Amino acid sequence: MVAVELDRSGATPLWRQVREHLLARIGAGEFDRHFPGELALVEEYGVSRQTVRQALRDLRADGTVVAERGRQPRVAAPAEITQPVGALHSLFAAVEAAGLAQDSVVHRLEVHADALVAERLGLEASTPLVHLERLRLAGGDPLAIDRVWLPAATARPLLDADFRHTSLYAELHRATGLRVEHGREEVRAVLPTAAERARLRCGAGTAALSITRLGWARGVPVEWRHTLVRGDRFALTADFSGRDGYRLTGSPR
Amino acid sequence: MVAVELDRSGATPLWRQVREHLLARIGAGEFDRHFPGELALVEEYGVSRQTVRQALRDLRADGTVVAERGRQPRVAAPAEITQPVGALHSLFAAVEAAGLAQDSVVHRLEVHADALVAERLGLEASTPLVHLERLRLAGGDPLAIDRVWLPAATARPLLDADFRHTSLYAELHRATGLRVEHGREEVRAVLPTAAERARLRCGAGTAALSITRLGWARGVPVEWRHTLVRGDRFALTADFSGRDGYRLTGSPR
DNA sequence: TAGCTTCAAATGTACAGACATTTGGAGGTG
DNA sequence: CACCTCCAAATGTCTGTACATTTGAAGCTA
Repeated sequence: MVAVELDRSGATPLWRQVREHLLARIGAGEFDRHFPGELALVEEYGVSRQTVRQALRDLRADGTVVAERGRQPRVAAPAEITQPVGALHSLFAAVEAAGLAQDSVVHRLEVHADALVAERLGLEASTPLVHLERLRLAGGDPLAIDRVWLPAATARPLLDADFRHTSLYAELHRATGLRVEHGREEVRAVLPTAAERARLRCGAGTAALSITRLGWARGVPVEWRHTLVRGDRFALTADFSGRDGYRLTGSPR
Repeated sequence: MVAVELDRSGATPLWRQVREHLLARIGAGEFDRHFPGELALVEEYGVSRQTVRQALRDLRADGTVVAERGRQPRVAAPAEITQPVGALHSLFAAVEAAGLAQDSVVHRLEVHADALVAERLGLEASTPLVHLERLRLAGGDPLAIDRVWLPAATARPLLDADFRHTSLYAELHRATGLRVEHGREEVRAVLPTAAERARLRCGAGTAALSITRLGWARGVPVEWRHTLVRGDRFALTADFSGRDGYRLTGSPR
């Protein structure tokens, strides 16, 4: 039980005060084991059930708390952070859905400076960067050449990671706590160089999708990525509609 | 006043019955001039105000009706139909934003049958189709080869349209009242054929984006479109984030 | 006519009470 | 132990009432 003081004369409605108070208590972890029912809250806050329900309405709607008839109410599992889905994720999900096993051959995993990439990341030209270069395979066949640069200041722990089977973003989060929250992608059609064709084992008549991506986390750029995907066997698909906008196939929800 | 019969013993709650009934009446245009207040609905339906408010909650949340303290309630302006933004729209918007004038050379505008396309549209192989083929120019330079097929049964009025400067979808809506509401796109990287290279006036070392699109309106496929965009000068860009998902640059909002 | 007051309409907020329905566990029974 | 019954807890639904606040228009006044 918590001593609660509601301002019954002020301008903010009671239900809003209750909601904010509950949010604070949820944030403090007070309800991790048990969330009180409506009637308990009625007693605790000294307001009517209607007021409590109004306070809970938003919390229930956005999934902060879960309430069902008969069941014990509970605080929702800490909102799963949905990884933003980009063109690459969509591609790899499609490969996965096709039942093809995916793995990678790590060609480079080192620290060096690259003035061009540093500039794109908004960093000094001499800033050390972690550079990861992989050949991605789908069902044993080359799918893409994947090059990523990240600021070494934060990404240095990645040097010890095994990137043959795990995703960059999983490793990044594990090793540094960072998650790419948003960013920008550019998709263009290019002709692979002879060297790239050789590594992708595709013929001269094959085009490729070039996907470049600048990813941000906590307000700063944290990755610059350039992926070259064979155009003869893989494509991007997307559904569009007025209601849902543009959704790459393989996106959740 | 409408004679309303609510089922007070059935399984569907009163507020849901009221909501559905109101939705139907809104759809019938009954409230175009005046939407009744909560108390009027209480009287009319013979339920409590709380029930009416619950019924109105969703309608207000999604903007179907607008209610503010003191003001007369009203049915919202018929939701502006937002044209779904696809890769092509995004591309052309980017060209526009770059200050380049856009126009087209119409290479074909005719009715014929095409078994392959008809199948993709879910039609009989012999179904007549309106076929429009344009070379799209940006600032006088070739940008894309744009081919569209639409069922002639609905799209025949388009044969009289001038497609040199106007968009397909504007003409489609003007001439037939149809709007593409949703659909699916596929983006892949290809190597243009020699003939296509000649028309796009690009060299042998140039790849292209192949964008195919199946568009639906009123529950049936209404367009199959195949656009080949020069890869050397144009790219797709998109912003992604956990909150907003994947949004092609040039998208509204 | 400009400005003010007054008032009806409409929604927002809040309380109290009642019954229905669903769930899960406690406790008894074979 | 398996199964059943019963019941407490929790939310869903519904009614009735009351007062506060905001808006816009009608009506009055200088």
